[in-house]
Amino acid sequence: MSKALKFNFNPFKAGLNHVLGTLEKDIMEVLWKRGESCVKDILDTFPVDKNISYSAVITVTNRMTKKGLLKKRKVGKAYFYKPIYDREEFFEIVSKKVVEGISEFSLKSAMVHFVDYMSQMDSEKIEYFSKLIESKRQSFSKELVEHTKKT
Amino acid sequence: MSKALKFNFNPFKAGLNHVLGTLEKDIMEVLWKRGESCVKDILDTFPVDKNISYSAVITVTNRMTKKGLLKKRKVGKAYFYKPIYDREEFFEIVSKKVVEGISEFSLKSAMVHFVDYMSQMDSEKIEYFSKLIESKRQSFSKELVEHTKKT
DNA sequence: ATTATATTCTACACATTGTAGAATATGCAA
DNA sequence: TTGCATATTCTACAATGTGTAGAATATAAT
Repeated sequence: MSKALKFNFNPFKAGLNHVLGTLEKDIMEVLWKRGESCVKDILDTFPVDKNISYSAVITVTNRMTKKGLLKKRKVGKAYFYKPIYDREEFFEIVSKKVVEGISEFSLKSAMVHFVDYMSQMDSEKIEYFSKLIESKRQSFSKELVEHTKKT
Repeated sequence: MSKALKFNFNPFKAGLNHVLGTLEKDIMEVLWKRGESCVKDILDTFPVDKNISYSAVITVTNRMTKKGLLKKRKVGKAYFYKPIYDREEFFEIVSKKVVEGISEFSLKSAMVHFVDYMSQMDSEKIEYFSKLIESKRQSFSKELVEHTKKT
């Protein structure tokens, strides 16, 4: 039984570890790379010196299934695990939720720091962003026009 | 001894509970409202039916001090606690860190969902935002000019 | 010095994540 | 059909974070 995806966002970590534990992340990466795999498959991709036990992996994959990250399916004698979301979807879902969360938390601050962050990177980012906004603004106007027509 | 502020961001909660536990949040709110207070002061602001013990409050205030949220200072026989950051600063710090985190996680998705979120609200938000970006863009150009002059 | 009150220490509960040993189930081969 | 190899489940411990509070100890003021 899997529930809806729930997660915390740790701003002090990096990449997938913002959202996943170390072993969880390693497992996710393997499954995204190899597709549906059993515990042994996953374990085999880990460097020997990692010294992770079969039990450790199976416990975590089962927890990830409960958390709504993986689906499990019996194939022969073993269970095979598969991500519910592909890599891109996953990043999308997390980004969406976190952005909504931080916007609800403090929209103005979020806006300011967002722009700050981008401007520290390079001007292309800002260009991309203003284009995004411009297109939104246009669809907005369109809606307004449509709405005006109707009323 | 207090360390640098660390926190997790829970996208599924609301307001300060994105970042603080229930009791932590209540205590923070009291301290922001009343200013520096002792445990008894804090406890007195809680509804009687909350049934929180003196010990519970003191444990949490001390943990918050360790976490870099509060400063403690001995006044007479009791310790008084005070937020290190005022309300606005705190929201700023959290927003900045989360925005940086989610941008590092996936900049494009963050941008897209940010704009989406705003456009669901109202067009004023978008206006404000594009102005922010416009001013950034201008300071960018200025910097370029300055830089060109120097070299 | 006594007393009222504040603090610290300790501890338990629950949740999350990493970790793994022991017991149990299961599928396939002989 | 029985037995072995292997996979799963159960259970458990550690560490961290948060809510909670009782018991023991410290301390200020009278």
